[in-house]
Amino acid sequence: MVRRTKAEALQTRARILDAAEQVFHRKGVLSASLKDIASEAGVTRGAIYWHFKNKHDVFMAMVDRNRLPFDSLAERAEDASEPDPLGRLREFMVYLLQQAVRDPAQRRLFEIMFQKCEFSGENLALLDRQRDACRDSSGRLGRTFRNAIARGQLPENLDIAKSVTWLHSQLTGVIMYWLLDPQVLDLEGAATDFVDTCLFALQHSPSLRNPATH
Amino acid sequence: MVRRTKAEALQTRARILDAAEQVFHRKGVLSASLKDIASEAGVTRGAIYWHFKNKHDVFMAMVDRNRLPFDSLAERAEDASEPDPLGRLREFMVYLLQQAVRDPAQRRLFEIMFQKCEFSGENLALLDRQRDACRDSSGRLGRTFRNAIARGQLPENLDIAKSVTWLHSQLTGVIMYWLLDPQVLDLEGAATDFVDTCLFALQHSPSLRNPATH
DNA sequence: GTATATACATTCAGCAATGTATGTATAGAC
DNA sequence: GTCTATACATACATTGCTGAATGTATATAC
Repeated sequence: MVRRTKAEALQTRARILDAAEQVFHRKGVLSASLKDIASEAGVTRGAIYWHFKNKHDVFMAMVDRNRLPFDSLAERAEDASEPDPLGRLREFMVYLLQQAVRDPAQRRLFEIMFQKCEFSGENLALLDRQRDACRDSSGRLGRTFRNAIARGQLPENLDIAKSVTWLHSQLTGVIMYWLLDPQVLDLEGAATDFVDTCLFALQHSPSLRNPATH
Repeated sequence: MVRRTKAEALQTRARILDAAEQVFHRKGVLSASLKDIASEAGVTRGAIYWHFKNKHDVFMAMVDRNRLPFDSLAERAEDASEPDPLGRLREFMVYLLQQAVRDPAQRRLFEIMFQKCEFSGENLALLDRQRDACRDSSGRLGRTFRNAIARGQLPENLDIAKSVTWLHSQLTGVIMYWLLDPQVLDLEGAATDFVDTCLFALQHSPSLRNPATH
């Protein structure tokens, strides 16, 4: 048809990514065809091939676009000068859980990654990236714990590595469980109680402490 | 070739399912072709189409075959005459986690369901079944909790529904986290500590209690 | 004002997988 | 001992998708 201006082209690109999000969510990443995405976006496959290399490229771009905006909150928690690191961590976790419920796009993203995506072939690289992201946030969690210990909010002999994995797996587990059966769990309402239970365990569970050393 | 005896035919069917498990795990359920499965099993696609309707049918049969043998342990925990329901629950959870590490077939199954499977199209039925299974085991967990309360092992005013979802999501979360990054978590070693931390939280966390009623 | 790169749409060749149809040799029923 | 259903293998037609090639009109650089 008509050649678009640069700004319009960027809009087209965004529309393609929007459409991809919808179609991936509806049909699954592998089952979705570029034709599906194109018609959902109101363009032809030609437009997609202009902006992206192939479907995997579209998928990656879609994932990158929705980089979680949670970093700011998480970073405040690991700031050594923060007087209440555990409070910031609590805020962050509650926010993460409630965001999964309130923001449909966020929920769609979670559902795509957890339920509508095969990590095989080219997508194996995505698993690696998830693993890296997971290790990053585990590192942040560890630093936050250290700050909390320094502030007396967590016990001195907390086994940090163990606690980090425990808490982290709890978070992903809750989201996944809720995605599987949203009816049965009012996540938005239960978020604070769940988070507080986790923090309580961190503070008081003997099984997360280091064995006595001397 | 030669027509096989009934017993041999059953063996062929089993070999196909074994092969499917391997190929699904390696390439993903949707990316795997019947040709892949056939050559892995040492048969032709004809044999698969004889025993199964299509790939989805193969997948379902594979899932059904590996119905978890965890029920016996779990059932003992919800038996009202069991004097130590929390102990049985602990045994069960530790066993589940360690089995994921020790039994390669079990781990493969988990990886297929969590990472190598798109729940879309025909597979949506599988999601429903998972949800049902999840509710079943949640029911069992709830009964176990009630027994534990009756035995004085858990507090009277425990919010059972909340506790069930919390514990359940913790379990799936740990497995999923470990599957994503097995290097970083010695699940076999940490299993008891993780489970004990969960049980500790159930016993002592105020956030899992019912609000005061009067 | 012209040239060229841009932003797509359209067309086409090719493949890979699917499902079915057919072939075939034997196990088991009688 | 014959017959038929069984347990596959082989061959074939169809389909849907991909990627590239080509077409085309217009922004934009100059």
